[in-house]
Amino acid sequence: MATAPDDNELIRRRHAKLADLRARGVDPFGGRYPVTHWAGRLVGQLARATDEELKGVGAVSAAGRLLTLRHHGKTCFATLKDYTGTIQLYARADQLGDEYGLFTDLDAGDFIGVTGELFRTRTGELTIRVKAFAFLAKALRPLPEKWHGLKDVETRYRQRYLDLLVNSESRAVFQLRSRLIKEIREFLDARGFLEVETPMMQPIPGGAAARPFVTHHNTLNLDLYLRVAPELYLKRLVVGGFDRVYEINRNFRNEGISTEHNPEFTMLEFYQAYADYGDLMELTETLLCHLAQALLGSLTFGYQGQAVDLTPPWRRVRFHEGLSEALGVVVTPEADPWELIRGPAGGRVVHADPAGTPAKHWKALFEMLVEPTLVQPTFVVDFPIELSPLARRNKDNPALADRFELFVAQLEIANAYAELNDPEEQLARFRQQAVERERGDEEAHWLDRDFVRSLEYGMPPTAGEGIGIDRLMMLFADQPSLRDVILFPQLRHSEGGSATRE
RNA sequence: GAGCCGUUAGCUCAACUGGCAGAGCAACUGACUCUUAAUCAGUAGGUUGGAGGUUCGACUCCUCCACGGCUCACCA
Repeated sequence: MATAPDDNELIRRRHAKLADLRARGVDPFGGRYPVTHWAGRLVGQLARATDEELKGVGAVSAAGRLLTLRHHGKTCFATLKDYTGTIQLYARADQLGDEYGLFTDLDAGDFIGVTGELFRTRTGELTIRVKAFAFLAKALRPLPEKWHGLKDVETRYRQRYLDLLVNSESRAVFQLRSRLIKEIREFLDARGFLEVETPMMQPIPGGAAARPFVTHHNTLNLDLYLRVAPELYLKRLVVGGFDRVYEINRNFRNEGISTEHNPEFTMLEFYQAYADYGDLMELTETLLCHLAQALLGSLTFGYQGQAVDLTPPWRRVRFHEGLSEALGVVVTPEADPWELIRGPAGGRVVHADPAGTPAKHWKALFEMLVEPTLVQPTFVVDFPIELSPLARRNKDNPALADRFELFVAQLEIANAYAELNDPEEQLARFRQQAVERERGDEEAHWLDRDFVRSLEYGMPPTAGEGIGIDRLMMLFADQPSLRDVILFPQLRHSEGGSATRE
């Protein structure tokens, strides 16, 4: 870990410079600066302006961070960066007089405000001729190198501000993320969905098979759990008459960390009354195609060297069909998954637990044998009912649930099903989960009696879906790790890092 | 939680089977009134992630620890 020690020479020199500025009556941390123009916008808008037109603009004021300075004796060029881009500054001793010494004393990283007139240099670059400038914030630590940038992934994650500061590709990823979420909201709002917020702290963590984080409310003297999913609350809202609801928010699962898992992750979850999972497949196709067009301008793009094509309609494969193809034998929902693991799978399903439930075995088979083959967008439909304790049972085959998962580039992007709205069956399924919990499955669903009671008041037939925003971002931003699309991914505490308490 | 790989100057990286720890950028001093990875001359900068061990001698070999990356387990 490359945290700069506080006593290195570069930092000491800058502290000395700071003290010197103060001794000369200059406030290195100035206040408000009246900005009339933004750097990147100016450069963009005046790309083709003539000298006469530049003169016509008159005085401009800009503010931002100095990235580099190029000294030439009695002149100095510098690059000023704000959130719209960069513009070049040109300072001359004969124009700034005594102030010129202060200007050349500036360091890369300092924030300043400048006022001056625009001109174009011999090489055609739009530049502000500095007439006056103000110190806005002194940088006491040196910036990472201007040419190679900041490569160390650990520093990029721990000190994301540095990453964003020097790596424009990283900035682009998070700007894209913001646009992605905005597009999703507009898409759903336009279709009559209501955005809601449901509890992150829940007395009974429900809606997903996962281990929760525990916390404690002192005044209530009550243990609460960070939610693993908003599902049961969103369905209560459907009972309450909000026929189309969605929430974009964090879920928390107390499990391992990997390139595809962060303890907190952002999920879009939405519910549509009177629809089934077939409707949601269509909606999902439309949504992702819209997002790809809006963000990337195309339905085809590369993910980590693989060509992905979102052109609909997407392939649909039944859960057991997928396994049949992978195993080369006919697999039916009635088959014994453990026999398949021991027989046809021929050792390809490693770490399978003989004492595990059929649900776990089905899941293991699918994850090991089918998921790695799903590069082009594929809906896997008709999951074993045991894997889906909140989903509606298939009318034609009671061993299956009306459920699909969407895979793109081997990433599980979405999970959806027709919701179980029969309170008696829901109660029975919860009880089955309780049995599995008794047997030691810490991820089994908890019995939520109030949720069952809400179903007893009647919930219209409803289809619901969850889309992992972080994984979707990996796909659209062509990033190999979730940590590259989460601003502050979870890492171990490090000495001297941001986790240190003082 | 397990295995493998990594951690060298502020940043990006070198250093052969164990033999004086280097470069570029950044910094500092000086020169330079249209440069843009500015240029030129010079200077300084290191407990080689930490603690032990082997050795005449350790960035290099061994043990332990910390952190990270990848793979696996778990999971979405």
